[in-house]
Amino acid sequence: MVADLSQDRSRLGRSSTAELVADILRDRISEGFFRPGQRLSEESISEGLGVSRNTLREAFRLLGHERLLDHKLNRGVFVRLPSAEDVSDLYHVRRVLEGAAVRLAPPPEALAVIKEAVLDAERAAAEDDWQRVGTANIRFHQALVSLNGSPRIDEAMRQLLAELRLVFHVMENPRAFHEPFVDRNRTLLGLIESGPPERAAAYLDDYLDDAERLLIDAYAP
Amino acid sequence: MVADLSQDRSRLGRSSTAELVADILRDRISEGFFRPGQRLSEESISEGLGVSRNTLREAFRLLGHERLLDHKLNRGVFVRLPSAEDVSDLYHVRRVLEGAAVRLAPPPEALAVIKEAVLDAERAAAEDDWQRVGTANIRFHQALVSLNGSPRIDEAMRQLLAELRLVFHVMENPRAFHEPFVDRNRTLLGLIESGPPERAAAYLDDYLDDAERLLIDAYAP
DNA sequence: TCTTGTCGAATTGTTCAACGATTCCTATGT
DNA sequence: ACATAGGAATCGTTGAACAATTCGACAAGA
Repeated sequence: MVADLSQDRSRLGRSSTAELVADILRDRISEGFFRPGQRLSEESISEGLGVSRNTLREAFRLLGHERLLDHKLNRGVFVRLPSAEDVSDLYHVRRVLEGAAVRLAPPPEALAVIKEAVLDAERAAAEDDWQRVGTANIRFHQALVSLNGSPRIDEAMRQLLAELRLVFHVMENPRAFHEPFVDRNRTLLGLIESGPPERAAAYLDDYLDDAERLLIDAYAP
Repeated sequence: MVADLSQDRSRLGRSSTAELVADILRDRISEGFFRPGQRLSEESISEGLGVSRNTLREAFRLLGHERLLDHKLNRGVFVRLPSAEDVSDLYHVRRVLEGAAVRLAPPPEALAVIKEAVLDAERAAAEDDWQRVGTANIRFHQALVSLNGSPRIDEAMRQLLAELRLVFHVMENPRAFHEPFVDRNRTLLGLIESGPPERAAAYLDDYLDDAERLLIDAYAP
């Protein structure tokens, strides 16, 4: 009778001002409104958002732990500016997490989400909407990693992709970067559906190697 | 002349009161002084440590993001009490991270750290010091994962093991749990040094499957 | 007896003002 | 040009205050 409301329960506790502020700032950083390297003044932002400095500082801590902000003692918080080593490390983690995902037997309903992301990327590419291509590409890899079925890995991937977005924001033309991977996403999907896991894994490794190389070459922080 | 102090530099920036407080609380939780499920009162702890409530709250946020504390709105912070699903997920992540590590070509100097951990566990087991066996075992797996050479993965593993320690703190006799794995650590080390990576990976999978099963059976949160 | 409503104490959430400490910028002097 | 000494701006931390929320106890009603 008392249907399991234990799921909805998690939603209940999710609304302190500090977390709301963190959500807002995360979105702003993600969309590029705050640029990497930029300093975020406690005074101006707390005033702008209408929250106290203490509450804002709690939000800063949250985002600092997600590696989106860089907290320098007595100097303030800055939007993180990833180094080339950071990019390399991010791709190493991607190889581990995505590689583990494609080696698993994929549940059909999870495949549907991936397929939808591939389709959306293709549609957006046909319309020259490269902003949306990038978003769909991110959704593709997020869904890919979710094949692991692990909440912690999903969360780690979310943070990783948010950090990677910082890299894109300092590049001159991120669109050109995403273009070649629309087709490869579809190929990879096919290998996951039908091919042996090892082939998908090998293809993915090449995929990520190429992406990392392209990115690092074009990246001058 | 100015030897590379770039490593020590990371420690320099690490000294706000909030982070120090977080370090203290992390140690206390890790050693079991604060038990899982226990509520941490803002007033008593801030008074006990001689810091203001605001500073303490910043420390709480940090540990909350490490999944060591559970922040419930308007109810306070509690030492996290992992569920059986959490344990399962933690071991899934371990399989991914440690599995990726043993498939890589191991640099000799990293192997030395692993070997030292194995030896220490064996010595401690011979002396019936099961507390130290547990610590050495954790060091073993931390060193194992560090074969990835990824700072982010190292950090994730650190958090994962800290969370796993919470599980041990609610078990009746964690010592009995660690005992069978002293020998298996040595065997695994041998396979990493000499055997083909796939054999080490297979052995590791069995290892972690057994550990997870034993742990979940004995775990009643 | 069980449920429901209400009150009050205790704790958290948030804000505000203040002061010392640190960093950065600038002007001053050599 | 260079070093140095202020001074402004900002951060780090504190303490107090008040609103909001939770929780337990106790009384009223079915």
